[in-house]
Amino acid sequence: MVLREATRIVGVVPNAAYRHFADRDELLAAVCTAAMRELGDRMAAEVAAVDGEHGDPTAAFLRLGAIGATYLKFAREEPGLFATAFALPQRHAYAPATETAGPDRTPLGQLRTVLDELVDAGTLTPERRDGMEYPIWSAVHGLAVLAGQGPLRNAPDADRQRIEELTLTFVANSLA
Amino acid sequence: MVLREATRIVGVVPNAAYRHFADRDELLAAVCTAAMRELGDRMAAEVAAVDGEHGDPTAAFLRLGAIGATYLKFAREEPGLFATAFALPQRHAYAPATETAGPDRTPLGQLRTVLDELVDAGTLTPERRDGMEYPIWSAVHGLAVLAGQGPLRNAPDADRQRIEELTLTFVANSLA
DNA sequence: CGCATCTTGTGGACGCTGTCCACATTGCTA
DNA sequence: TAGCAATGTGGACAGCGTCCACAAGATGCG
Repeated sequence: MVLREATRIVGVVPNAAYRHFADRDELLAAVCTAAMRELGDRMAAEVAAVDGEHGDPTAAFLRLGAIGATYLKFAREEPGLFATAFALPQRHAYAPATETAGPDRTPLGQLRTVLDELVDAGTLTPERRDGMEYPIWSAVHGLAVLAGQGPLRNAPDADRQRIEELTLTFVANSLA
Repeated sequence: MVLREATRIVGVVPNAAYRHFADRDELLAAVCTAAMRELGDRMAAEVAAVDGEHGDPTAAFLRLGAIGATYLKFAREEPGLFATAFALPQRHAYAPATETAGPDRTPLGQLRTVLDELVDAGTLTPERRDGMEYPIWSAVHGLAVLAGQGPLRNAPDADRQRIEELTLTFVANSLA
C-alpha cells in the first residue's frame, strides 16, 4: 500500500526501491524521520517568530501556544505526513535529551525548551514542570489524532477550531 | 490483513465472511462497535464502583479518575481492540448527545456525565465546563496512542505508569 | 410430507501488494 | 581501458481483499 505506490509516483519499477531501502518499513522509517524533521522545522520557525526575551512569561506562553498550534496545523494540513511521522515508534524514541550538538529541534525537544523557559521565568516551579511535557504532548497529540483520523474527523470545521482553541487554553491554564 | 486472518481463526474459507459483512471495512466496523461498547462497559463498571453521592465533589473526581484510568488500561491491555475501536471514524461519531433511551454508556457520554456532576457539585462553572470534554478526551487519548503505538511505546513500564499518573492529575488539576 | 427459498459455506479466479531472484545498464575510478 | 559499485528491469511467488458460480443444509409454506 506504500512501496509500489511510491515507486509508481517516482516512475520506476517497484523493485528499484530495494536499491535504497531494505524493505517497506525502512522506506516508511525514512519518510517518518523526514516528516518529524519537517514538523520540527515548522515549529522552530513559528517559535522564532514570537518576539520577547528569554525569561518573559508572556513570550514563553506565546511560544508554547505556537508549538501547540503548529502541531495541530501540521496534522491538519499534512495528514499523511503526520500519520507516517508516528507510524514507526522505534525512530526518534522519547530520548530524555541528547546533549550532543546544538539545540534540540525535535518537537518534543522544543516543548521541553519552552517549559524550561517557563521555569526560568518563575511561572512554573521545577517540581510541577517535571514530566509536564508528556501530559501536554498527550493533549495536543490526542486532539490531532481524534480530529485527523478519529471520531472528530467529521466534525464541522468551526467545531474543530473551537476545540483546538479550547485544548490550547486548557494546556496553558494548567501551567498558570 | 484482517479478513482472511479472521476467517482462518474461525476455521472457515475467506469468502464465507462475505455472507455476514459486505466487505473488510464492515467487518472492521463491527469489531469497532463491539470494542467501543466493551470500553464503555468497563468504564461504567469502574465508575459504579466509586462510592459517593451525586453532588459530592470528591466522588466526582474519583469517577473522573476512574474513567481516565479505565481508558488507559483498556488501551494498554487490549491494544488491538483499542486501535480498532478508533479505526472507523464514521461509527459512533461525536454525537453531542442522544436523548433517546437510558443513560449514555459510551465513553464520551460517561465523561460528559461526570463533568456535569462536577458542575452540579459546584466545582466547575457551566462556562468552564462547556466543551471541556474534548481537551480531557484528547489528553487521555493522546497518551493512550503515544504509549500504545507511538514514540512512548518502548518506554519502561515505570516511566509509562508515572506519565499516566501525571496526565490524570494534570486533567484533574485543570478542573480544580 | 414435499418442495421452494433463504442462509451459509466452498472452489476458483482476478488484480493488487510486498518481496526475492537473476540480469542489464550506467558511470566512476584505478 | 577494465573493473566495479550503483541503479534499474523483468519475471516470479505468496498473501491479501474481492467477485462469481455452485453446493448443501435449514426453514417455512402448501
